[in-house]
Amino acid sequence: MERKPTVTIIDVAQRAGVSPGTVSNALTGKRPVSPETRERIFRAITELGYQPNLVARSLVNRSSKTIGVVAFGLEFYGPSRTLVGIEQQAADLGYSLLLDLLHRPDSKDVEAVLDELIARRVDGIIWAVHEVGDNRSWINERRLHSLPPVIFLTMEPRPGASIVSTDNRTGARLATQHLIDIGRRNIGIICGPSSWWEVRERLAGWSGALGAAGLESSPPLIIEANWTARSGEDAIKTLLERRPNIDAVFACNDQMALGALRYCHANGRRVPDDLSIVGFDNTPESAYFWPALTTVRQHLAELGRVAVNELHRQIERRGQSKYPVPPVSRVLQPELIVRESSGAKPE
Amino acid sequence: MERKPTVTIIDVAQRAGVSPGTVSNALTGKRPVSPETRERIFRAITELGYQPNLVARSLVNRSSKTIGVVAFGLEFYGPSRTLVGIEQQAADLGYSLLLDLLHRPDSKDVEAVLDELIARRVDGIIWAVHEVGDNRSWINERRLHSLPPVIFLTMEPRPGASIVSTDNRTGARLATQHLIDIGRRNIGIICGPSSWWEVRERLAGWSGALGAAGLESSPPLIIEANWTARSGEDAIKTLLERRPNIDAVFACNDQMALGALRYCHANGRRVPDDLSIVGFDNTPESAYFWPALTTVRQHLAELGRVAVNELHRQIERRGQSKYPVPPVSRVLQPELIVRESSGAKPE
DNA sequence: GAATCTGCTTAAAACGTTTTAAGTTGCGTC
DNA sequence: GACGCAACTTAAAACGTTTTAAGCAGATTC
Repeated sequence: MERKPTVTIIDVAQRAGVSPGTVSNALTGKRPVSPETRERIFRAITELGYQPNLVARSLVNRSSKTIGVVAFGLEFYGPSRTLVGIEQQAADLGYSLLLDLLHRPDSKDVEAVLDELIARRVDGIIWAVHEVGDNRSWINERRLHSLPPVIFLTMEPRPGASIVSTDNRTGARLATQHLIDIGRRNIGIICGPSSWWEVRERLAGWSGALGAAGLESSPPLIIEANWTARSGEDAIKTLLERRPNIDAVFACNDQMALGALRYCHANGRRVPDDLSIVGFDNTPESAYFWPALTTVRQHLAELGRVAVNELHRQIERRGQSKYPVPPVSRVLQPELIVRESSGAKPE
Repeated sequence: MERKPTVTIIDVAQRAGVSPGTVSNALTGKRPVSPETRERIFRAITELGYQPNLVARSLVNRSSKTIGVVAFGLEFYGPSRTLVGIEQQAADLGYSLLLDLLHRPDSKDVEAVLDELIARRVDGIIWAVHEVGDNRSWINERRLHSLPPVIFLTMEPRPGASIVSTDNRTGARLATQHLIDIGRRNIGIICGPSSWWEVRERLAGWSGALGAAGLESSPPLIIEANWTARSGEDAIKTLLERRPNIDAVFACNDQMALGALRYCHANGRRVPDDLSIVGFDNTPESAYFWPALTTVRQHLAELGRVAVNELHRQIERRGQSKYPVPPVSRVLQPELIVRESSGAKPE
């Protein structure tokens, strides 16, 4: 097994007639190097085709300029969009991304994933797994203290944890209020699995808006589905069987709204004339559903960018002071996108 | 700036009363360690809360057990699905993923990205950026030789390059043949940007099938769009204005097919009675379009898994022999999914 | 009972950087 | 002409592992 000799900073130093330390200074710019030396060094670098070794640098710096991202459900629009935002901001700030996927949101492999991130000495972690069931039970002050800074996406506030999330409750309230405003009075909701925190928040937003308007928000108007279009189709069927007089449905994502639309087409319910439908997420396709879907827009990429910025801030500050960085929370506001499926006149 | 002393393999060794080398042996299992010693070592590890440092290990091993993934368009279904496949297989084989995103498929930052991957000493690279324009012009034997093994996704065969891709031409032929089989005779195509290699392949498949059946495949039947639903809507409009007698359209992805469906709804063209529509990709939503979309399924996650397997093979082999590993190509076959929008009886 | 073998164990030398503390210049001051 | 200073440079010591080559028991062989 032959090995082509790698060219190191030492070779460069020799060729340029200086010491390795000086080459390092020229490369990192952390200390001044005279123009002539600098010039000689860079000539040597190109002549030798030197490629710096970030692994070695990480070892001595004890920092890898890497952010670990733990995510779930990347094949869906929301998570993948957020990941794009994370990557953009990370790249802008000079970090690389180490990606770890959980295969179930309530996976028990959490410890293994954390150990790997620690072993690789990531500078910080973005936890982009939705809060489902007790999949956050591992979080406690002691465990967090043993980790680099962590930013959690979309989770219930918890002492000691930094969180960035969308205001799901407000989003659902906007959607529901819109339905009320256009005159709907019997408004059902198709939820995702109630083990998801986001779902409980949206449910609260829905019932809050209804309650404030003096309208009913009882269990028969609520049905749980599993985020897929298929489950949305089944759900609206059940809902309409239970309450044939329902005149509007708020679906907790666009896919389920699509399933609901399909059910209505197949069963002669006109949307929006007989029934208004509103979704959540504003997937790019939703504007081209038939009818075009009224929905709630989350700023997904922004969510990722904000998380990285906050993480960066915490990484820097932890390096400077020995006191723990106080956690912060940021909440992003969603907005209502009115299209055809709700029946309002598009302005 | 205080520094909590990190516990190293040396501390473990001291506590267990052995040398660091032995601890390493116990940890990696590369050399035998007697049961008693082993036991003592692991006790010391848990007592001290030792966490191995993969950075140091990478430095001496000259291998980081990391795969660099360069991707584009993660917010779309295809790329993100493929990434999931990549991650799964990589995790199974013990690799971590370093993710780099290009913000445009024809980005010129290629060299910077490659330099970073080299600097971080990834063991291999998966190039998951679609072939667009001349964005692969950097590929040549000399450059490839200076890199760790690379697997390219979805690109035109090139000497010296290992490639994994879907057989786009066959996919388009399947779709078109299906339209012919159900009696359509004037079949248009909505392409993505013709700078994309995949698009040219699909176009070739479409015209091949038509030619074989003695049907027309002239330029007026071809229109270029940009993958979005909106562009699909515009495209079919133009197509129908040019050729009002068109009775079928093959759209190069499901989003554009959705736009086409919407146009038909809005303009009183019945699908599939007046016009058949077929898409490409089999996005999860496509089964819930109205009417449900006939489409071509790509095995996207499988694509990613196959790529990682092949990359792994090449990494291993390069380590063993000094001769360059011969490149290989793998082509995955897509399949036709018949639903309602084409008008065939679902079997 | 010497020689050989087997199975662990170890000291020391990498791996490729950065950083620390100690020079070394040359230059202006008093 | 000694001194202090500014501006670079440098030798050597980390950083936390793995690996190499040698060493050391005890068992086996002749």
